[in-house]
Amino acid sequence: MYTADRPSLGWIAGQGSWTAHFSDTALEQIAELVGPLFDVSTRNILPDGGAQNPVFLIAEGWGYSYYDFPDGRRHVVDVHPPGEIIGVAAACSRHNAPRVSTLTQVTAARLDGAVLRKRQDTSDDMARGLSRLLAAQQADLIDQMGSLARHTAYERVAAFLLRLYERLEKGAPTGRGVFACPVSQQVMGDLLGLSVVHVNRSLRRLAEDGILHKRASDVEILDARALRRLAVG
Amino acid sequence: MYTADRPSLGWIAGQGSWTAHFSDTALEQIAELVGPLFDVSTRNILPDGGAQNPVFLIAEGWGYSYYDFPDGRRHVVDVHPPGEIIGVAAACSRHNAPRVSTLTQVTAARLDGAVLRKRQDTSDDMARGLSRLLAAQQADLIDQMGSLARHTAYERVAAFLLRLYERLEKGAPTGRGVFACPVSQQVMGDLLGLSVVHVNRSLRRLAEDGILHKRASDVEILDARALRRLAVG
DNA sequence: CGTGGCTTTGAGGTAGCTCAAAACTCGTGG
DNA sequence: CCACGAGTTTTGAGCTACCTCAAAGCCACG
Repeated sequence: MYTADRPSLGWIAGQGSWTAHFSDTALEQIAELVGPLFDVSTRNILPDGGAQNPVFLIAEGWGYSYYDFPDGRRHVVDVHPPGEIIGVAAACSRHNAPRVSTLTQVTAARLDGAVLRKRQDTSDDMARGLSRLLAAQQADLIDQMGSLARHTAYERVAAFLLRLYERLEKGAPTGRGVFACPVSQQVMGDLLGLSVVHVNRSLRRLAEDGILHKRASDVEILDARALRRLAVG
Repeated sequence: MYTADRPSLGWIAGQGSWTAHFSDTALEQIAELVGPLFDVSTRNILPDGGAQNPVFLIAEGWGYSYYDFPDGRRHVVDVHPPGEIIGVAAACSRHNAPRVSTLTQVTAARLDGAVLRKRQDTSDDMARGLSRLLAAQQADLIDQMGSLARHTAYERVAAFLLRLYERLEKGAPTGRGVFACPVSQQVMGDLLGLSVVHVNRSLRRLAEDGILHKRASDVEILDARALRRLAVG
């Protein structure tokens, strides 16, 4: 399960668009702190390696982060395309870290959140990078919250897929209106506060209405204009 | 409407618990950047003073921040007790700033988010403080999202009031189980993704069940244990 | 003492839920 | 190469939590 390699600076810098928030110096530090790459198969939890606040870098594959409620309900905070960094805010604030599970086979690396938090105090470059990353993440979260609070199921599904599309396009623009999305309807439900059944029906309706078509692991946008109109509310 | 005074460093340091995230040096900078105190009456929007991304300090009174949807729906992001700082993430990420409106008469001060963002780049102390503040805020937001996604109306109302209580206690512990809450049911609805009518019925039921009692501008907790059980899910 | 916002209550509608079961997909082992 | 099993998607049927509309009472403030 463990691969021998440790990710290099160059590798890290080439990851998701989050790296743009950090200076080279800060990325070098992250490269130093991060552990070896390891593989996790589909539908498995990323191991925390004993850290209170693990931070994960996803090199390949898709994951999602979530919290379990004591009674079995589950809140999926976000899905994570390849290249993302996960758990930074929890690490820096000493809050409960979310669990991270996989949607596909994943190759990831881990670093200890406690160490990252220490760097936040000791390295100016790190502090600056973190503040930029966290500010950007917060803005996205608030978008998502607005969708949860005020959108219908149909709109939530549309808005989620549009946000995902735009996130992926930011990293690697294709302009093609088709994007990877190996996200099960169960996970979408737990992210959007809906039952699986209703996610299914909403997707069906989006397809019938000629707005988008979700297949097993990708999505085709059929009418970008209408989609955008839906997602804005 | 404008009072002449400019808030002093001492004043700022005595504000909400957010100041704990910042060093004295950073607080001094904030003190320098912040404009004069001004008053806004109940049910009014805080003026942005022409800034793209205004950041507000609330000295006295309560406010709430929100986004309007084009069709009239409204998403209230959070309510703000006296002493809070509002709009930091939007300023640092150049995203759309929320509007801020008042629940009571408010005395506030404003600073230009663009200037704050510049300081984030030029001052190490500021960057560090911001990264800590933003990390803590993000953790709270994720809690709130979980409530939106997975709680019933009854639980959402309970969880919101409990969170508010704990926030207020953190700043000024009383241990009394009674706390200020001049939040209208309309605003609670727009925060929790519920209709006013249903907020009203949920509050009624919480009172009937002997859990808590909301009055015009405060809340009395009747059964803290039961409340906590409800809020956790 | 009238007016606007807030709260409260009733009545009826509907979006989204639960339960249940069938069809499909895909990785695994024989 | 097939059969099996676990997870996922899809569909149907019935239920309920929450919504909308409407109206009345209440309170604060000018």
